[in-house]
Amino acid sequence: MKNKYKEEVLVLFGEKLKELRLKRKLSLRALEKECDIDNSYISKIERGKANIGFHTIVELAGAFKVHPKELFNFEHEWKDEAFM
Amino acid sequence: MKNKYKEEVLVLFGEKLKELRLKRKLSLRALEKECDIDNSYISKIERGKANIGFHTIVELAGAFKVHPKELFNFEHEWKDEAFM
DNA sequence: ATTTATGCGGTAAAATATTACCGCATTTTT
DNA sequence: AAAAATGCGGTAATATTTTACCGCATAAAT
Repeated sequence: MKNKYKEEVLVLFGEKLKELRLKRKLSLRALEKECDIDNSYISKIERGKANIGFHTIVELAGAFKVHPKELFNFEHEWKDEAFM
Repeated sequence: MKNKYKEEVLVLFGEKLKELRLKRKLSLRALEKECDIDNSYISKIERGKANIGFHTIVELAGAFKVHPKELFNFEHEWKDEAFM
């Protein structure tokens, strides 16, 4: 699959993360304290600039006490282009 | 959060991956061809032995043409212990 | 007006994931 | 019985993430 598409999904993931953070009225630095992830790194994740690892995903979900799948709760469909 | 819990989630993820692979009657080597991930690495993922990155998750979902959240479609609840 | 908070860009070092192999024991197919 | 396929363990080299910082421009609060 093309990297372009992976990065699109990363952006959707980041938007969902930001949505959750704002819903709880947390700043990046406030969230940092909840999950021990540097605020500038969280910022990169929210903008889809970091190809984060599984542990990081779980850590973020844990900070919000939600199931990790909640962070993937966005619209997305595979297109043929993704593989060409 | 404790690493132990992240690894538990990793195991659940791996089981779900294996479930999807078997449902489609694919061997590790057959799946390898669909997603360009080495079969022995897939094997580690299925057993929860690899803290995989986001790109890898998306690549695997793409091989099955499912939404990435499908790979997180397992039962899981946060326990207080996870943070102590 | 001053102070404080916020998002974000950059960075060097350390830790870790990923690749691309090999081989082996066991199961499945022919 | 022989051949082929399968799951899996190991490994060295490479690529990448992650950490732990700094500072700055702007926004918000006092």
